[in-house]
Amino acid sequence: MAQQTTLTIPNFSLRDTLLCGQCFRWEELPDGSFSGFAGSHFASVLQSGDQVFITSDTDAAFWEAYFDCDTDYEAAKKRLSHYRAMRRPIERAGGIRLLRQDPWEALCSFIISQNNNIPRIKGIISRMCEAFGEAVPGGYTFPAAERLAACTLDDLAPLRAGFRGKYLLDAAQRVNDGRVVLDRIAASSTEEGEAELIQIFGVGVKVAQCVLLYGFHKLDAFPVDVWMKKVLALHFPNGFPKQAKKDRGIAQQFLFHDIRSFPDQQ
DNA sequence: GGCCAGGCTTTTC
DNA sequence: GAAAAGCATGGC
Repeated sequence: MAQQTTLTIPNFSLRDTLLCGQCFRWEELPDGSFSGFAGSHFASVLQSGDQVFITSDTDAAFWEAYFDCDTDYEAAKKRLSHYRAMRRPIERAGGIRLLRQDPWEALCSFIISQNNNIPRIKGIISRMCEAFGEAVPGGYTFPAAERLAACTLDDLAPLRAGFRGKYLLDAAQRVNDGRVVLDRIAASSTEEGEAELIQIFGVGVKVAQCVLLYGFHKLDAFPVDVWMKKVLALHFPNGFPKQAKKDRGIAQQFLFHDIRSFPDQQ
């Protein structure tokens, strides 16, 4: 049954939030609205000013959490603006919020992301949902670890995930048999979470940090990919300041989106 | 058509 | 140990 939810989110950019490379299951429609999945919930979402209008099968509490309405982004931006190199990214990408995504989906998504481009990442995830998820109105849910753990490498061939297929299987098997416990990582420090995640075949520090930031909402996680290496070399040659540790996940997302949006204005 | 992609593992120096 | 090669696939 369709439910209507309206959220008021100040200084928010739905478009930047959904297209900045933290999630891969939303599509922009010609009218500027978005349709896609948050976890197993299909939704249509439209922003108008500070208002966000959502049509879905779930309630406001879910969406307030998903769009991270309890985190004070203005305070974080104010702290980060202490650093000169953060000011323009805050101006240009400061409407992004760190979505509270499903940890298992984030793990798979960022395994798939390695040495890959965003359009193709979306394609692989889409095929994965269609092949192994559940059909629901609007599309397919993200497949459970249990479902993927029952697959062979040949079963994953239609996804065309390349060398990442074997990594997905190892992740699914470890989560399914309890060698990796996602609920435990949720209650752990970022450092402990990284140590647990990188045991998975094909998960290194960068993917682990993405999972911790996007799947576990650990705001001190700091994924460094090829783009962030450029940012750091250019603006933070001594590394990202330690004093800003608790905000560096948000900072990373602003910096990442800004260099990708304005590579010639860095 | 060639370069490169939100890297990681394996091999080689 | 550090650096380089190999990996699957396809977007641009």
